Amino acid sequence: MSTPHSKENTATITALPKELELFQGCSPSFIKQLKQSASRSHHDKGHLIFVSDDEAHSLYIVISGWVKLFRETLDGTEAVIDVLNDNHFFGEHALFNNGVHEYSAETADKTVLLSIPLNLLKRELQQNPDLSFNFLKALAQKQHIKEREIEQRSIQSTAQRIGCFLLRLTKQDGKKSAQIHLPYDKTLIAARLGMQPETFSRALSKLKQSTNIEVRGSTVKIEDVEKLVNYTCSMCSHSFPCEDLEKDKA
Amino acid sequence: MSTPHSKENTATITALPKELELFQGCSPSFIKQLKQSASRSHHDKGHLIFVSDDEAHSLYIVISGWVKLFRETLDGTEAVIDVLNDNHFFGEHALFNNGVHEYSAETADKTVLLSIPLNLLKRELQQNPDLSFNFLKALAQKQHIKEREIEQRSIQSTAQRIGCFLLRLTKQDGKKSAQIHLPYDKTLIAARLGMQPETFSRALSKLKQSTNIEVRGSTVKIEDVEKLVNYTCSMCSHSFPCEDLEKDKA
DNA sequence: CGAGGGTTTGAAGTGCATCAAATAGTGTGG
DNA sequence: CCACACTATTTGATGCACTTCAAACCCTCG
Repeated sequence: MSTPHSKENTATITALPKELELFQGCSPSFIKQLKQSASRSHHDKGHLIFVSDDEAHSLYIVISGWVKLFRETLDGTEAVIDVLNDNHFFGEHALFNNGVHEYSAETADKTVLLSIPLNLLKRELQQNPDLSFNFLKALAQKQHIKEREIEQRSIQSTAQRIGCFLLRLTKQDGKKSAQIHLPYDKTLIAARLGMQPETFSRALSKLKQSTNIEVRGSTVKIEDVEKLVNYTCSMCSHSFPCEDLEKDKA
Repeated sequence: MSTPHSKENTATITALPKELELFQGCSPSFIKQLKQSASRSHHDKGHLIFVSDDEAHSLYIVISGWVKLFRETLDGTEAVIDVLNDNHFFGEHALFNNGVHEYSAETADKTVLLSIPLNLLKRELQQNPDLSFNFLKALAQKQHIKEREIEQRSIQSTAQRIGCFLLRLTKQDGKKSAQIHLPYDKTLIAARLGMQPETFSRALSKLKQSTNIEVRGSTVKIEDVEKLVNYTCSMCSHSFPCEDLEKDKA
């Protein structure tokens, strides 16, 4: 699992990505501490970051790449909880329970991570209402997304779930057609959407027939976005575009 | 939907339930404010508390009874997000988005609610790290539960999901057998577990055959808890008993 | 060029949903 | 306290969606 140049830590980092809403409004002194104690690491695809029940020391922020969060049963069946990219964080559960991870995490592509020591973060959270509020907001948002995920898996068909996934990757520029690039391999997308790779393949074909999309490898051309919306969103409680969700993803 | 004596508000309440971890560590002055501005209301079964996209004014805490949280699609299909009882809160999303509810809420039984004004809460959250931390903890826990829910719905059979539901209602007293009472009607349990009532009924029969349980109305006698655990938890990534989950539920 | 993983396709099976109808259970007014 | 009305629950029959197992294909990368 471990890859050649994993954990190429640089003890200090020069800058936090400025887009990190999570730390907006934090004091300069805390930011300085962060920069001193956070570390960056580079990983190839397939690197196991931690496994469920591991003792947790850091919260991780994805700087670039993709990270798969998952749980697995005794018999090896795997359930993908989420797949994260830039500016998303994970491992935060350990702040509030007894300090162990609740799921496993693995890179799904070449990935750069920022590790932030939990003890530093916890201390600051207990003192700094701004940071806490940022976190609260992020957690509430995550929770909402999970709730929608549950909803989707129970009332949408596999083809509709794929349609929804595609639409969330689509820029909202008012154009009739759009072209997108699947962010990671189809097997992982399938797992992320709670279906088998075979089912994914077949459901995508069905979607092609029904909604005028073209698929070539990992490139998807949506001829008529509205047609896809009609097909996809009829079984969804939200109306398209799904305003608030994953606005910063992909 | 509205029932006779809904909204029997008493402008002030005499005491917050002392079990409310959420407000542990808050200043006496804030608690006093809370008592002045929070209100209690009594509702019969079937009272619609708010609907998705309603403007939100309060966070609600269940004092007694049961509340169903759900979303529905255009065609009327309903997805149950959660069913809450004592000491659980809902409506908190509105603190962090533009102040509208993300789901609908309805009482599933005779229920007493405590309503806490969002603006008061938000102000305090932005000043009081202790309160924020309590909330963070609660949200992280909720998120974890949602993640497990997603896992369960994708890899457990209907009978196993029911078994899991039963086990979570079971007191962990080391006895071989146990007797429990279903907290709300089977149709709602089915919806809560993401299946049809017919499927619930059949899956429960299957469970009876496989694990020596007896069902009479809403009373369930589990002859051999371990047998049920074996049947149920084999497809779960957690080992029984599911330590941290819903420890205070039902 | 060949190896290996990702992806597609085929055939068959299974679990759950759906529709329909019977039965049990609960609260109501008489 | 009983009969009725209405809802909750069960049961049966059938269909469809997704899974599973197997095999072929494709594509990338050494």
